[in-house]
Amino acid sequence: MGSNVTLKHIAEVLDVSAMTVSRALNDRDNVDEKTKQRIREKAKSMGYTPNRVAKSLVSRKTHTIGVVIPEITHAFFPEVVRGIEEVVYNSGYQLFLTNANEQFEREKEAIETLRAQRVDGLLVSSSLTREDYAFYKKIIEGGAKVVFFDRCIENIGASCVSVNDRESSQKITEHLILEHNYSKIAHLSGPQKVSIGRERLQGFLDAMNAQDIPINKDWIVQAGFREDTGYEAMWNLLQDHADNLPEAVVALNDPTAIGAIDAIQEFGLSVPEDIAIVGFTDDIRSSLLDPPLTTVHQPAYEIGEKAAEKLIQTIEEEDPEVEKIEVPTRLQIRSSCGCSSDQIHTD
Amino acid sequence: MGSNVTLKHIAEVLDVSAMTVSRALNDRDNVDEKTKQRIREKAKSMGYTPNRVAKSLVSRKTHTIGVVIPEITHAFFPEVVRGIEEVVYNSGYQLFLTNANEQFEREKEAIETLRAQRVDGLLVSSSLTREDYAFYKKIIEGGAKVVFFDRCIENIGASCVSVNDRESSQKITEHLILEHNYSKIAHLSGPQKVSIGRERLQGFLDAMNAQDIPINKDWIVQAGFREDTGYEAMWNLLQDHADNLPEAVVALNDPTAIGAIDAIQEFGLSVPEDIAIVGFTDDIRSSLLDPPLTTVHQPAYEIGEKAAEKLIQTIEEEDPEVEKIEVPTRLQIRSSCGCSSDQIHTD
DNA sequence: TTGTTATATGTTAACGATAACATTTCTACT
DNA sequence: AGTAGAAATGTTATCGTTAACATATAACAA
Repeated sequence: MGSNVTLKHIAEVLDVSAMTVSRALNDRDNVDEKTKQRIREKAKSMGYTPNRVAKSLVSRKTHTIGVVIPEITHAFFPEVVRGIEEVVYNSGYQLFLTNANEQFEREKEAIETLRAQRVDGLLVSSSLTREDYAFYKKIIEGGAKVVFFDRCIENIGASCVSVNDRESSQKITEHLILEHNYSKIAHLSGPQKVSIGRERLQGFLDAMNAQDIPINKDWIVQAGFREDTGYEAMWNLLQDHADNLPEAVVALNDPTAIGAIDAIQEFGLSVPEDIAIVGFTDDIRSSLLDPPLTTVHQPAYEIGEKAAEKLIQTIEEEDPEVEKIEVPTRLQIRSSCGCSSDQIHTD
Repeated sequence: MGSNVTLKHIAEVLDVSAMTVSRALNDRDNVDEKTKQRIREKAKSMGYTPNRVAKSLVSRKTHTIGVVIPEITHAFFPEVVRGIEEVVYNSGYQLFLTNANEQFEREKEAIETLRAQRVDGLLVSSSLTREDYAFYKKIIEGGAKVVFFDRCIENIGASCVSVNDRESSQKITEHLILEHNYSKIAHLSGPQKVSIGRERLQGFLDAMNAQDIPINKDWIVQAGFREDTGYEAMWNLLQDHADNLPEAVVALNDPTAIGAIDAIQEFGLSVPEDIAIVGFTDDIRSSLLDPPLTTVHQPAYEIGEKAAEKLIQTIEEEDPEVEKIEVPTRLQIRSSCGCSSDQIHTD
């Protein structure tokens, strides 16, 4: 792959030194204009493609960025990747994409490979589900340029781009409490070792506490990140507490909410009449559900852009600031929370 | 990025030659077991990561594959990428992902960069919309390993993985004709320079001809690939031919169909009562639409797997066969075609 | 003409790893 | 002890490009 023509070949044919060819093709000064012309033409006709591998070995830059995401099917991530792509492309970098499939082992391996590949920087949304920050700590201390997005690992010297999960989660919970007067509210939560799992649970609790609503621990259940795990968690909740069901459910993300809606309907109850439900993400499907899902709209594309910009800055600047960047969300009110379509508003 | 420890550093510390270190870390024979141990330990404690850039320069292999897709938001492609990822990961390769955004210029640039990067092979679904095969012809003749998927460019020496677009399109059109007795059928087609655009139109025509149904050229309109272009094309059709509307529409893919449904409903007509519609893809949203969309289910994940397998074979084998691989589709009957939910069956 | 700058080009070494060949150090056996 | 042969280690050159330094040619002034 790549052409097999090298500087040397061109040099031999034209009877000049490889260095002159290099200079000519990089349009440096100190090369006779006629020589340049000759070299450029010959390079083109011979189908020369510069070998970036060799160039990288010398320059110690690969103009390459590694992206690690935990899921590629959850529509949120492709949209983030689109944002990243756009920025990165315009800055002359290439993307290595790796999908860790929610497995931290795989994430670690991917990162090792990416580093061996000498990527200039890493954009990661971690699948980490236990408190094993040592891995990241080590590579960041070793000088790796890392920016986390969505699922952040904080206080280890890397910047992070995400939404304000805690506040957003509080807001949507308060919508349930203040607009609909629900007080029996459940939470389908994420793994507590993942930042969004923690933060969104905290936001839920903040809302409950702020409104002085007692918290029923039986109604706070671990539900993973996907449709199937959401379905299962909701189904168990319905089974185990059939005598005392919540009026509303706050799901940690839309796929989970989608699974939960299935479970509720299959259980013979209806949404939102028997149980209202809200999500978090604003998945591409959410407006199409029956009922349409009330959720927190997360600007995925923008998260990608911001993360990529921050990473490139981190790579290129002398002494980059470590930042926690928050991009604003908005409530996307639809009808799964109990709002009728004419009272729908956004906040 | 990457550690800055090299073989040489380790060698100096241990007072052996770099070669011995190389041999030890690659677990070659002819290195004393004790020395190996010493070297491995030191390498670990110094945080050594082999520099693949240097390795690649010597071996002329990067263990890297470039993927070029035309859209990343159309859910079909992330799913294909997941299939690719799985295969590629298990074979020890890494993925470079590039999104060409339906722009051929961008696709070309991406491929140039990827080749300069010396990827071992290329997986591409082309955004090509004019007859400019010269570009691919040249690089394939130059020895590049390329496998096309979904949107193929044929007869230029590269393998290709896709569904049987023509036959599938014919089948779903015949469903409209034979099961529902529609004869006034429109087609929202794709660019004719893209293989799927041509093939799916052909399949539509095959069905019409096979059933002896006259074709109304006004009802065959170019509709791009996306929701917005589908909406626009359908809207224009409705406006321009309000006096003589089709009873059914065959859209070249689901996003187009989704846009078209919006247009029809906004126009004040209902689906499928006034106009029935079918798509092609089986997008993640299609079962959630109102009405749920009848479509051709395309096994995206499998297409990805097959394409990746074929590429790796093409890279690694001596004298790889150029193949056209077709993966089977199935009709996914839902109700947008006029089937009532109890008569839904698959074929 | 001679010397002095520019300008154009060439040479060498380096990036980090490894293949190919060369050398040293063991082991084992007469 | 002496030596063949295996085992362990070292040296050199290479992959393709470029930085840093060196040299050759041209252009110009005195």
